[in-house]
Amino acid sequence: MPIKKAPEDKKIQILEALNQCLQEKPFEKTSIKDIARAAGVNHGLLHYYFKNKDDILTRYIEYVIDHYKNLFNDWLIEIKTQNLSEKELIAEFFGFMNSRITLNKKLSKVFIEIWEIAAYNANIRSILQQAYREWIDTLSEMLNTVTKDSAAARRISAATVAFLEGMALFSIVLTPDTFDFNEVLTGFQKKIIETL
Amino acid sequence: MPIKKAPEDKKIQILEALNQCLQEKPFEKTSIKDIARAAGVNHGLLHYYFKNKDDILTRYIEYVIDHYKNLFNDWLIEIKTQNLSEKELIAEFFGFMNSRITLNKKLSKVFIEIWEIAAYNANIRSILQQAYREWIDTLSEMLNTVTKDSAAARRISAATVAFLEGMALFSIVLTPDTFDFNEVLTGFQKKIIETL
Amino acid sequence: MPIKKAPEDKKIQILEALNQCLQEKPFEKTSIKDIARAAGVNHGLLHYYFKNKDDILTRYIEYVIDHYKNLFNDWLIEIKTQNLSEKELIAEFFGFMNSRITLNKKLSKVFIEIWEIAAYNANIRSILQQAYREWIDTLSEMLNTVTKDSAAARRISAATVAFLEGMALFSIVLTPDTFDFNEVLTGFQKKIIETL
Amino acid sequence: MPIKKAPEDKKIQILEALNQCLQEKPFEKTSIKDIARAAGVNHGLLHYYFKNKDDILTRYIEYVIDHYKNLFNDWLIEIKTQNLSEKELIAEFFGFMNSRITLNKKLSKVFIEIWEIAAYNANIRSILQQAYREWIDTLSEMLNTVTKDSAAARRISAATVAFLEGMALFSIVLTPDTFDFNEVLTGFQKKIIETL
DNA sequence: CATGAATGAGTTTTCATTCAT
DNA sequence: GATGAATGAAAACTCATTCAT
Repeated sequence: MPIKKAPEDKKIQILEALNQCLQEKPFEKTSIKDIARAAGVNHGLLHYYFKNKDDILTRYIEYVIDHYKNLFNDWLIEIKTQNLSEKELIAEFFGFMNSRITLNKKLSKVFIEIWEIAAYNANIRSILQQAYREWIDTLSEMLNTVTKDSAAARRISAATVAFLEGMALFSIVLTPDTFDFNEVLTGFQKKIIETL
Repeated sequence: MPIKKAPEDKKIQILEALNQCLQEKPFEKTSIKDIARAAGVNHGLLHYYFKNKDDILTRYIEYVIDHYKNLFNDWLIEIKTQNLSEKELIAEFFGFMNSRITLNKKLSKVFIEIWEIAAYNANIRSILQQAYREWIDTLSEMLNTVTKDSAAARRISAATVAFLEGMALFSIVLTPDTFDFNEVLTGFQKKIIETL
Repeated sequence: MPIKKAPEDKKIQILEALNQCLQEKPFEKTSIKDIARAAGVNHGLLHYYFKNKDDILTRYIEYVIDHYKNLFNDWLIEIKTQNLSEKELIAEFFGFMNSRITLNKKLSKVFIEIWEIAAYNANIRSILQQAYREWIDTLSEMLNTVTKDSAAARRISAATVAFLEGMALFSIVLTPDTFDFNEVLTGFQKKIIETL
Repeated sequence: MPIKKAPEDKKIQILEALNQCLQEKPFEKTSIKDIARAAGVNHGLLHYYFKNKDDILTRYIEYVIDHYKNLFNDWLIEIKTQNLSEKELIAEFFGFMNSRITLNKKLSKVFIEIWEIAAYNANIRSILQQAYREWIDTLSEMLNTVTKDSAAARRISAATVAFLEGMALFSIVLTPDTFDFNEVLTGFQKKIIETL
């Protein structure tokens, strides 16, 4: 009995293949055939499952952002069972961000690519905007649990996310000898927590 | 009917044309003919002045980085005539960075493009690395004039530059209503100066 | 509106188109589009079936040499059914060579082209070397059936093949009024047979 | 006092540069700038001295053929002072041909190139025809001094020249281990002399 | 004579996309 | 749903040629 994959699975298989390809080449230099090869499917199929190459890109970016949103939510559910203080929760949040997001080099590489695409493509940009807004909002809410100045909380959140994205960039673009990524990350975050 | 022009100027004219093009399209989607059109020269000429498309890119990135390095040096000479205190100098430095670099949207757009290219191209990456090292070093030296902890100074410098790059990214990718870029920038920087 | 055709035939169709083109222009002046036009196919298809222009050339030369090797082998099988004496066989061989190879003007023209390419291209040269070695060996074996001096047989074979190639050249480069190609060919070959 | 070269010298300098280039690349792949570089002159000058690239080629072929005709004539004047018998003269002639023409690899390479060009270019072909006719005629006259059958002499001459050209081809296209070029040449020529 | 910037035609190659099978 | 042949647009690059200086 040949097992027929659900069409959704095939799509994900293709998006994962693109994810893999993006470690090697930018999207623009990645051909449909490259993706098909990485996915182990015929290139013609990509046009069956997706409208065109740009559609693959859009679905991919949605998929990546969704994936990490889920990752975060799963972590959040888990962490909330631990009955931590607000400050401890924030510290844990930073730890999660550092290890799973900011210093996840494969992810950071992909995000640099997404930034660039967003810079020139309003459609992609609005997807990315939404993700950043949510991220900043989430952090903002956390900080609001330990400070009364909600405007400051929002400012600090925005700054923190900007800082993390800058560090993600540096983890790809700079060599590790330039400075110690971990120290800079934790140093910054300790300061934030102290400030509150 | 060829018309002769100054020789070295032409190269800059072409690099400026690329700069202009990069406001519209990523480098990969910008054709040699696009650049030639923007420069008002024949496309064949680009191959006369540059080895190939990649050579144009490399020269362009060197040119951009050099340009802003000079801008900074000119500013530094100017500011030093004003006999400011060390802390005032640092504050002025932040002000310069904010207005001329981080919130210079044309520049930030170009830099997002350069990041992406650097992520996949070791040659470009090493050029960019050198620029970031110098930038972090410069800031480090400034901070060292007001603190004894040079390791902390270096960490803060790295964090600050990462933060600024993150803010540059946000200035392009986010809409102004997300948060007030200026407030976040100055809030962060005020904190740094207080900390010292 | 693509129309499917048999797959391996297409390659031969393209190689035959090149063969046709080489009657008009040297390979270097023959464009991919020229070949495609002669083959009645889209030019993009040539890059589907062949790696690049040079690959077409290599496959073509292999194809031509193979084609004439088969032609010879078919003739050899046929002639062996006729129970000729050794000397008669050699005479028949010369006759075959003259009419089917040396004085085959389309073939000679192509071979002058192949010589030139081989002179500058080691890869093609080694293909051609192999063919000449086989040709000289074949003739050598034939002569060995009627003489004991195998070194002499080999020398005569080499000289004969050189002579035939020189005559092929002349059949293209000289006008028929310069001398009678057939007379010179048969005069030379009669002498060879007498000598044995 | 800067010494001005006669324009004829400059032309020869350029033709010699082409000669040099043809050891590396076929004419079609040799650019005007390649030739200019080899000649140590500005590429624009080549258009001053020659109508166009094809004109350079024509002049070059005339120049090469002329050069070797002169070489032969000089040798002939020299050899005639030695009061040799007719057969000795023919033997000396073969010796001269072998060492100076047929086994002159640089020359042979150039001639393979000229053959190819001639195969597709009627203008070049007629120059080459003329040279071959003269060569065959010269040899014919020599053979006529030792035989009465002038038709046979002409046939043998044509065959000999064809053979020599075939050997020139082999000296470039085959590796020396295929057979001993010198032995095959002298073996063939001894036979000719015996036959007479 | 000499230089080298400028032009534009032409070439190979890549690749998203389509569609008959 | 798959497959892979076929199409055609667009890209980078080369280069003979021209000509102002």
